[in-house]
Amino acid sequence: MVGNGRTPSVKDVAAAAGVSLGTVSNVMNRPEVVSPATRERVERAMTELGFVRNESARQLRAGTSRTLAYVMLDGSNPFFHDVAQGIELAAEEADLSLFICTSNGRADREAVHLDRLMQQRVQGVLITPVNPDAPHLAEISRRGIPVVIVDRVAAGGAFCSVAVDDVLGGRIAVEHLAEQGHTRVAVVGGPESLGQVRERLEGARQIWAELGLPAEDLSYLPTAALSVAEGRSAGERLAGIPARRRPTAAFCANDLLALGLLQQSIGAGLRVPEDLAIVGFDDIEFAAAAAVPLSSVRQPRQELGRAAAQLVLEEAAGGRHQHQQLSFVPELVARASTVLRPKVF
Amino acid sequence: MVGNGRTPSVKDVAAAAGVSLGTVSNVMNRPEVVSPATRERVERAMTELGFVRNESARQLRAGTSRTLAYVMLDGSNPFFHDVAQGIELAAEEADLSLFICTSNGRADREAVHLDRLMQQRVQGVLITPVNPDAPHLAEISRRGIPVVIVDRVAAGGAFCSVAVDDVLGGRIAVEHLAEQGHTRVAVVGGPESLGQVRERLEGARQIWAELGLPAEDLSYLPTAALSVAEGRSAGERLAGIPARRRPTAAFCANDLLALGLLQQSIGAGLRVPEDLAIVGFDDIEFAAAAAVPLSSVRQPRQELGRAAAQLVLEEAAGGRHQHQQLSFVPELVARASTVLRPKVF
DNA sequence: ACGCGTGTTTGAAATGTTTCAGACGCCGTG
DNA sequence: CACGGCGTCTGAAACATTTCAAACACGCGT
Repeated sequence: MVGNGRTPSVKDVAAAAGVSLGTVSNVMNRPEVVSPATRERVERAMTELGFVRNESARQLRAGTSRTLAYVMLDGSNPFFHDVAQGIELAAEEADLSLFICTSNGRADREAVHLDRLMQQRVQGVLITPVNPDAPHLAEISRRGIPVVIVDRVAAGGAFCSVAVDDVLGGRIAVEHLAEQGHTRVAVVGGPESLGQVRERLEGARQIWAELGLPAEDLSYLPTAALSVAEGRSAGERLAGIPARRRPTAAFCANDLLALGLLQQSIGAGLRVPEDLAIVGFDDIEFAAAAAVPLSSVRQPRQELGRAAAQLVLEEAAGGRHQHQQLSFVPELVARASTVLRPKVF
Repeated sequence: MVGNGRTPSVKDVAAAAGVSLGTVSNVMNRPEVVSPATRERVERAMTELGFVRNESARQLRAGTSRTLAYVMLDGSNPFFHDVAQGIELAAEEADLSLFICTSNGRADREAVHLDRLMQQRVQGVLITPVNPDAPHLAEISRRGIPVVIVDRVAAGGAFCSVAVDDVLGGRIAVEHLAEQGHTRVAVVGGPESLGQVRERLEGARQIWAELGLPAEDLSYLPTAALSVAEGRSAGERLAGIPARRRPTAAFCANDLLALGLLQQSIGAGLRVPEDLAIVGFDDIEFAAAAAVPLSSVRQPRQELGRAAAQLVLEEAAGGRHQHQQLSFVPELVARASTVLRPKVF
């Protein structure tokens, strides 16, 4: 409440309340040990001076911060924001702050962020990495900072990780299309360097074979990225195929692709799902909000983030910790883009 | 590179390199004053020990951190993420980290975040506040931490702010609809407690009157929030109006509303834009990606963030600072949801 | 030999908080 | 009265860094 020069410190509060530094600290951290009378006096002094605890000093002494960090892969994909939301919820429960950074797919930005996070001595790092095997991840972990990989699986179990079973996801997507009677299906996605793309494709092929359908009727349409624009471009290529040979359904590795494909197809005069059925992956909010609501393989997005945060906290708490790879089960949400009269809206 | 117990400090580096603390510090902060030979020696020691600077200690001494913070209003609206992206860019240029928090429209969460940010002694706070006149904003500012309001205007010029001219936005949206020949238009948005909603509505009314159209033909359809779901609900209400009296066009206060309205209308069998033209606000990426690409009033989203960051940095730099309200000019992006054969795709 | 300036390095102080061993006062018990 | 115990409070050390005045070494000109 005072407008003077510097921001007051514990020392100032102590002086104002007529007690020692230690007592002020006790009021903040162990209120039960200080007598009600002095506690009250100190608290009054604090509000009068407008005291705000200096977190750096706290942290310096304590050796550890009260923040978690999440390094996002792609800021333009709402999926990651939902994951972040889940993390934030868990962080809030543990009374921690969450630092959010974005690498936007660039390994160098990711490295810069990780370096800064180490300097801040964050309690733990959650990350959807550009490359799960990059050395700077191992480095940060070796320093004793818990690292949890989100939406990717760490090779060799070097870290904890939380992800969805992508192979299974691919299976249920294509199984659903087959159930709808489709016998020529395109899988859209890329680049193949992404483990997820490979696994979703793999799942699609597995079930296709198990259903006894001819391999050549499951085509693969590669894309350069998992974005709306790439979805549109895939749509153009699809539209270029003569109708008699064109796939009647597409499974996109991600909802952004699916939305792009949907838009382009409708623009080109195709009816969805009659001429082309589309199923996406992730089930972001905009999937349900599309003009033709999009069927999608649902990932428990918030749950993914929450679980990851819990793992990192568990590891940070110390004690015997065993790295574990959590795998969630995806489920298909059927909407109008694959079913004419869907049960679920 | 060593796997021993504790993380090394400057002291350890100094010992390893056979120099004093001060010299190590100089190597990091004023490399030009230390001789090449010792510098090299110190640097080797640093990498050998795997030294990582402790940011809390730096900050404690320096009195100020190297981070900016952005408190977002709504994590589920991509608009804010684009703004954040712009801020991040500016922060990166100034070699600062960006802390992102979300209030999700709750004043209590916002207060908690702001309190934490003060404890961290952030360099500046960018915020899209629940309520621009809330006392905790004034409080943080009085403590000498620069505050910039984003996407809202601070009443009474108590802070810097960066926003788009919402009245103008409302004008051009409705002007565009009128140009397309619409004479019955609905404005969709709410709650009216939001200044933006009021101003966009105001702009719509202004131009409507100036065009000499009867006031009763510009209806207002209130919503409880600016979300997809509310857009759908508005769509239902709209569809309930007999066709002869139903507006032929809608101006939504935000793209999420517009997308919800679009979906619901198409689902109900209306043709867009023939039966109902729709124009949104913000021009988020998903607006262009909708099955019927959405016309929208474009805000320079990244630019908004970048400008806000620059203002906060300017204020943090000290010197004579004059609070200013930056106002950007919105522009209409016409797409298929209002024009049958749009010039721009 | 002396003084001086230059370029480099040192040592100690300072930053704001937490922790912890000990001091202090007080009460009840032996 | 001595003593221990308890509840409360104090003072100093510790945390890792930066800064700054002072020290130091060295060569140069006089």
